[in-house]
Order: sequence, then structure tokens, then C-alpha cells
Amino acid sequence: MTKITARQIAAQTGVSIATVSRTINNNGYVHADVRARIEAAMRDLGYLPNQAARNLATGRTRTVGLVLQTLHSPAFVDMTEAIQMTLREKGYFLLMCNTQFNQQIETDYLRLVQSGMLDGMITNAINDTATEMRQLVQQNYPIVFINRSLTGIEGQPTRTGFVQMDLQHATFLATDYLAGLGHRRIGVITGDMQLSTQQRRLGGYREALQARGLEFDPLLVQAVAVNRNEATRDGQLTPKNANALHEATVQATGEFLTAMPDVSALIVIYHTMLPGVLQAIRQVGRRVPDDLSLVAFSDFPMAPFLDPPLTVVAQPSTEMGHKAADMLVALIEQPAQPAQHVLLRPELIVRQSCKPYP
Amino acid sequence: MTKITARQIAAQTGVSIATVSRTINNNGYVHADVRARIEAAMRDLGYLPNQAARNLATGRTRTVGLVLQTLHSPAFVDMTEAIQMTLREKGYFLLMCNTQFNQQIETDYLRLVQSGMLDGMITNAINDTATEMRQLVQQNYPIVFINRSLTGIEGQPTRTGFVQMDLQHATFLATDYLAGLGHRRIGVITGDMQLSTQQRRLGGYREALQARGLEFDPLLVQAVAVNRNEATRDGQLTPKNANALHEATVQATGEFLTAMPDVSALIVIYHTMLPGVLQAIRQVGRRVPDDLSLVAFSDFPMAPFLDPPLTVVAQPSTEMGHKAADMLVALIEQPAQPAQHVLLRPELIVRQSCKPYP
DNA sequence: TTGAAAGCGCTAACAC
DNA sequence: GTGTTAGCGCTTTCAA
Repeated sequence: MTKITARQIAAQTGVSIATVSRTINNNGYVHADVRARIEAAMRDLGYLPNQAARNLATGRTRTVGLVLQTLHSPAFVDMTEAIQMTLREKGYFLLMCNTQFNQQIETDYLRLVQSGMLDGMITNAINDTATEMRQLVQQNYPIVFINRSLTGIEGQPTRTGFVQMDLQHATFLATDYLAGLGHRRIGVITGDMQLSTQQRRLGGYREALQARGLEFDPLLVQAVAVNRNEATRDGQLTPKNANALHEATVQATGEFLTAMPDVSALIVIYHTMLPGVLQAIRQVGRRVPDDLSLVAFSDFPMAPFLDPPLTVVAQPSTEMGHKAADMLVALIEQPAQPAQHVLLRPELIVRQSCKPYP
Repeated sequence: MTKITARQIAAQTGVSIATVSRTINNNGYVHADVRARIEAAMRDLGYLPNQAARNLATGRTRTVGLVLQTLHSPAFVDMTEAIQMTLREKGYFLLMCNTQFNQQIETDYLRLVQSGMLDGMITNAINDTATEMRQLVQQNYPIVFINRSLTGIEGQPTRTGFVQMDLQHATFLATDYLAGLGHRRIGVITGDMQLSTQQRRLGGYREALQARGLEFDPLLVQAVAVNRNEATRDGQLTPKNANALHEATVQATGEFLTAMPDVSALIVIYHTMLPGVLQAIRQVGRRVPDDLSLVAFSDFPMAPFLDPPLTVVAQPSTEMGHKAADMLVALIEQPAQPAQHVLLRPELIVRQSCKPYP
């Protein structure tokens, strides 16, 4: 655990510490022979430059944060891996900031950019409308939003980017498909988060209904309460919110299906709620697809092997991850400019969880 | 993006920079009034201490790394979230280091501890037998291994910890359950990694066979080749290895099932291979559980909703994550001592993917 | 092509 | 209780 410093490499090689720095960073002029000797010494002594010192000296950390609510969603896993691989190729590191839907934790993590610990942030933050968020953006810290939007910064030079799946189209695809099968009472299970995206998701639903001449009934939209304030683990050492969300989903969906016996099709907007919905469907004694058609959001490797194989709206998560990482690095390394936007299309993958309405 | 420094807070408040530092860190003596004024100034100016500077001055970063091959395994997701939540409570951050099974990337990430970027590491590194690994351990860098072991360091004071599921018992549970149902030709689908754990996994298999008076046939153990050298994304922007692994699994399993028609039960050791195995089973025209009984490793939320509901050996992933994080923080904050060990028990969750042998 | 020197912004003795 | 001072290990002008 002996720390070798650049000073020792310099002494060993008989050069100045500045020359060592130049060869480490491969900039400035260093004589080939000298460079070779220095590199040999670094190898021999197992020298690795101290990152903390470099960070302080350069004012950069080559580390960015990823603020997500949870990884319990295959789309987030895909995105996270894609982000990390892309960042690695570009010489950046990734700090994981899962919030478990807790807004306080989210805010704390977002601050890390301001504290100089992170060069930037990729996030699908819940409180995207909060003042902290706008402040960050206005202070020109590099931020890329995933499936979020932010009003009031149009045209202003910031270091903000947006990577979005076309959410309205995603919900449209699902709704239109079900309506095309003859379903007239199509339920939606969603979260209660006040997201900037919520209205676009429902927008696609309404758009599809209208196109098919169906009426929008707000009672068909069932929001499941997400606990955003407690995220500490309970005695069981289990993430409390995961369980709470599951229970809340089972209950809300069960009551919904019971209260609305004429609902013949269901769209599940958030993957995290899917197991709860499936359980509730079983509990109320309905069968998919015979008694209820089902479309879920996000594809996942097991979807073809469910009973029945699940029809889903697939999100181009991996591509979104790559784009987000590319975009963030560009924002970090370039001056502020008007916000960048990338919009990707979702895709309906039809399997066997839907049937024509009798 | 104006950077406020402690110096400015000091000037604003009319105290020295040292006093500001004391109130930030809440150590040493600071008069209550002075403290209040400093805190007010910090709040007013939106001051946040620069992390890079603190890291350099203290020689610590309060950041640890998590080196995993992939997040495409629910057990790893559970573990990652648990680790992150525990670390957060203790004031540490988590750097994600996914390797996509690439050994070079793995080694690169492991070095981050030596470069002073990370205070420690939690890992299930593949090359746990490699010299780099032993070197890290011998240099007393805090490392916690998950489901790995390391020989030759017994009794030596190091900063090493081990959190393990009882792998031998896990395989024993699965094998014994299937043998108890009357199966005599029980196949195992595993990876080809030269892991220190592989023999323990197979040990449980052999142990259960022996206890049931069945013979061990090495032909019943099918290893799927894992590509450990390429991890760059391909033109499709898709993690190459994920696809490659999937294809390799489908093919190897398909050939295995065709070559071994008398195999009536299958144990799948790695969750990442499960979709490939399920697909291969379909392709060769076998049906679970009628033509083939199946036990998979790691439980996951969708397991009860597969066709058929899947019998699994569940890993206490969340608890393992908490333990690993607790252990690592202890190793970081305390002097070297003989390695710590935690061994947790797996659990067989019986659903409907197995039937008695006819 | 190289070296000297001044920081980067903070912490931690040590003195008062 | 508080201030002074010397670093932490590197990068980066500026001279030589």
C-alpha cells in the first residue's frame, strides 16, 4: 500500500516532475528516450497517478452520475449498461445514484455535480420540475434527461440534452392495437408521479381512443401510489419501497378490476408494476388473454416465456443509453449551446397476451 | 456556474478558512454563533465543498467500486441496489464497473483502488485467481468478494472480506429435489469460467447424487462458452456479449438436449443463460415440466408468472448486498485483520416446473 | 525539450 | 475557540 508519486518517478529517472506529468498525459514535448525511461520507471514501480490530485488540478473528474429511481426494470438495466460501456470508451466513469423513488435522495445526488464530484449527470429524475433541477440547468451544469422534458429553457444556451422515447406514440401503439382488436373499455395502470411525461403518455391513449371513436373515461386510468419519502431498509433488509409498491399495485389493480368488470383490456405503463398487476389479475380470477387482454411496457428477455407470452411496447433502451452518454460527454467537453434533442421510436411486439374482444 | 469556495465563505463571515472547514466537517470547536453565521453564509451563497479538494487533502474519496460482469441478472440488481442503499447511509458513493465478462476491463477497473480514486471494491471478478487480484489483496486495499474465494491468504492480516451464498448447498438443494422426484439423469447447464466457485457448485451436485446412490456422469454437465475478450458494442448498438452468450446458450443447450435424450431434468446455474435455455427447450420440442423438469438459479419477480411457474434456488441477494457493503466500510475504516467471512443459505422455492420422473 | 513555481480548494497540526 | 501554515499530488503557465 506504499504510494508511489510522480515525484518519486521523477527522482528515479532524474527528470522533473513536470516532465513526468507530460508523459503521463501525453501532451507537450518529451524526448523519446526520456519518455521511455519514465514509462519504464512507472511500470517498474507500479506507479498509478493519483486521481484525486488530478481532479483537483484539472477541475474535472471524468466521472458522471446516473440518477435513476431503480434498476428493477429491464429497460433501466439495458440503459445503464449501455451508458457505462459508452462512457468507458470515452474515458469516463459512472457513479450509480439510485433513489428508490425518494425525492430527498434524488436532490442530494443531483447536487454532486455542483460539488465538483461529477462532471455531469444523466437522469430521469422525478422532481424534474423542481427548483433544484432548473437551478442546475441554469448554472450550465451538463445534464442529459431521459424521458423527461423541461420547459422555459428553449433557445437559451445551456448544457442540457434530452433523450426520449416517443411516449405519446408508445401509448398510442398499445391503445390502438387493443382498440383495433375491438376492445372499448381499455384500462391503464400507471403511477401517480407528477411527471412532465405523464400527460404525453395519456395523450397517446386519448389520441388512439379518439381516432377509433371511443370516449375517454378518466375512471379507466388507475394510478398506483408510489411512496416517495421513505427509502430506508426495514428490518428484513429489503428495500421497503419495492415491497410497498408491489403491494400497492396488487391492491389498486385488484380493486380496479373488481370495480370495472367491463374493462376487457389493460395497459401497464411501468414495468415495475407488472408483477403486481399479474398477481392481481390472478387473484380476481381473470385469465389472460381470455378474460383480459394485456399490453405491458418494456420488453424483457423472459417476456416470450410468460404465461401467456407477453405483448409489449419495446423501448430502445440500449440505444437511448448510448445516445445519452454520447450527448453528455459532448455537453461536458463543449461550451453551452441550445439544448439537444433525440427522439426514438418505440415498437409494438405482438405475442399472445391479447385477444379480439368477443 | 460560479464556484464558491471556503475562502469566500470565510471572507463573508469574517472568520478564517479553518473555522469554515471545522463547521463543514463538524469537528473541532466552533462557537455556536460563529457556526450559525457560517452556515447561513453557506446557505445564502449556495456553497458546496469541493469534493476533489477534500479527497486530495484527506486521502479518501468515500467512493467504492462495484465490479460485476453484468446487471442482466436479478440477483445482481438486488445486490447492487442493496449495496448502494447501505453505502449511502454510511456516506459512501458507488462507482459502477460492469465488465461484460471482459477480463481486460475488469483489471482496469480493479486498478482504480490503487489510483486513489476508490477507497475499496466489492466484486465478483472472474479473474479472481489472477495475479492482479492477489496483488491488490496483498497491498491491503479493502476488497470484498462476492461468491468468490481466494486461497493463500488465510490468517494473514489483510483488508479482505468474503460474502458468499453456500453454493455447494444451492446445487445440492436443486439436485436433491430432482433426484427425490425420481430423476436419474439430471443435466447441468453452466458457464465455462474457471471460477474458484465452479467446483463447489459441482460439489453440491455430486454430493446429492451420491447421497441418492446415483452416478456422476461428466457428460451431463454442459458448459456454455462465455466470450471474455470482446465487449465493444456492435453496429446494432447492442452489447455484443449479451447476444453472443444468448446464442451460445441456445445452441449448446439444444445440442445437449438432443444428444442426451434420457436427460429428464435440468439445472440452470446462471440466470443469464435462462432465456437461452428456455428457447432451446422450445426449439427441440420438449415441454416443461412434462418432458423435462427445470430448476433455475436466482428467483425473480416474473418467475411465478412464467409458463410454467418456475422452481428456483433463491439467493439472498439483498442481504448479501447489505453485508458486503457493511463489511467493506468496516474494512476501509479499520486496520487490516484476518479476512472476514459471511456465508448465507440459499432456499429452494418450489413452483411448477418439475414433475416426478415417470 | 525541460524545469521552477504557483496554484487547485481543502484538511489538519500546531500555536495562540 | 480560532487563526496560521504547511501540505495532499498533480497540472500548467512561463522561462530558460
